[in-house]
Amino acid sequence: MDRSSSLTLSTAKAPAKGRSRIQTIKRKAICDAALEVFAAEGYRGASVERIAERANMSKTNLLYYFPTKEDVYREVLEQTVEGWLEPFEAIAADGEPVEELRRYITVKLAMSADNPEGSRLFSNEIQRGAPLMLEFLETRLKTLVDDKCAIIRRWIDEKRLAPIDPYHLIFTIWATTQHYADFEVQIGAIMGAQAGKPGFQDQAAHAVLSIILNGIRPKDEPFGTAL
Amino acid sequence: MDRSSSLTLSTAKAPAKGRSRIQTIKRKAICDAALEVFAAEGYRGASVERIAERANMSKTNLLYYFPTKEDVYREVLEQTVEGWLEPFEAIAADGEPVEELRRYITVKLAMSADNPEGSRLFSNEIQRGAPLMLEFLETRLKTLVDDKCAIIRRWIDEKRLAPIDPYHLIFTIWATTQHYADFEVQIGAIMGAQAGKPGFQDQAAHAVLSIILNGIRPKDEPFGTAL
DNA sequence: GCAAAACTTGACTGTCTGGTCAAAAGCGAG
DNA sequence: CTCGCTTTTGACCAGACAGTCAAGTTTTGC
Repeated sequence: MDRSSSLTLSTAKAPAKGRSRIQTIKRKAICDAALEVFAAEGYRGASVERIAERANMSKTNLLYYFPTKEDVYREVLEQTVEGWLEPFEAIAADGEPVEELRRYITVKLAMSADNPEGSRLFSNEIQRGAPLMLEFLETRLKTLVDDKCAIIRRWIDEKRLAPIDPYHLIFTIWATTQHYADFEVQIGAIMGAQAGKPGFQDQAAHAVLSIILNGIRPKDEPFGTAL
Repeated sequence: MDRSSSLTLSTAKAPAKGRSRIQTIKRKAICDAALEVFAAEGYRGASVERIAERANMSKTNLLYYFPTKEDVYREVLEQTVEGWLEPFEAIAADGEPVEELRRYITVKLAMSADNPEGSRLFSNEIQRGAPLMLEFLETRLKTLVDDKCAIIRRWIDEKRLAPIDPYHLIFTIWATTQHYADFEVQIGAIMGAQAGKPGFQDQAAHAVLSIILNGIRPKDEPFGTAL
């Protein structure tokens, strides 16, 4: 297996240089279609033909805009991940700890609800072993997480948060927020029609916030662990 | 796409009837290999050839034991899910609420750590839209979850647990326990060598238990939500 | 020891799919 | 109108892959 070049995902925004009007429109259409198909079928399961079909063009035409299937995949994955970093970066050391985390969790849950396909796309990439994202995870994301963990640790030292390992706290947040997108089908099967109703998202957010925020609120009595 | 017959997964144990000694050995070898390959590559990405290779037999030979790729997949998926139900079923109404949930979370985390491939296999199936499992999810699993939620709700009414929607509590537990298996690569990339060390699993378990259990412990002061 | 049953194999088929190619169709500037 | 560029298309190719088949080999029951 060739170590195909990884995602760009540099901090600087690519200027989307020299695109004709039609290029912009078509590439957008392709990315929209590709997100749906990749999220639903996975990288291997998705065929260029199906993506082209959903974007209302011929396969050959699609391959005129993106030379290979992987190029389409990389583009849409990049766009998705880029959007997720902002709210995480926004966690501010000088804010009220619980409030900062509440905001982050809320935004992340909303993003999962608004764009479950993006969530599934990402999930799929990681589960395949992150062939295109490993470098990004190990460098830029790791640095970012390390920074935020330092902030959280400081909050803990100042007794403004219960003593929870910051890494695992972040993983717990990511786990729950992703779950509502990735396991939509399971949740739907179990909760029936209720899962589709408008209030459902708020209900989920309330429960998740309730559990996690109460779980990390500073306490006088320390948590008696069974370990 | 033909609505292929769904999983068996009835309550009664299949007796594994009339298998010759060699059948038993070979089928086991195939399932072991298939679990690895399906978990790593997904259903579509896995090829019968690769599974056969890893099971040290020819593709044709494998197809002698399981007529189709889907048959292998169904078998190994079934085995995996079956094992997960036990600890969930074991949540007992007459136990101490926090203790019951602590036990369930601990066991589930250990299962994710011991058999991450199974976790990824399941995850993959759900994300594909649960083509083989939807019926199971909507019937047997739904009933089981409804039962446990009734128990949890009773605990809440008795003030032995904070007022959290039981469904979302269960989803939160499932989310976190799965995450450590499904996103192993991401966790490894962020935490580096630390993620592989022996103590890591306990550390993760401690943090998750700490967050969730403190999050659901009964409180006098109600949780002030921002919603 | 031997016939029948169980098991194993390589050669093969039809289908799907990512990607190429060369030719055609639109289209904008002078 | 027309020349040169971008866009679009259908025909085609090579490789992968699930599954078949018929012919072999091994094991088992007697």
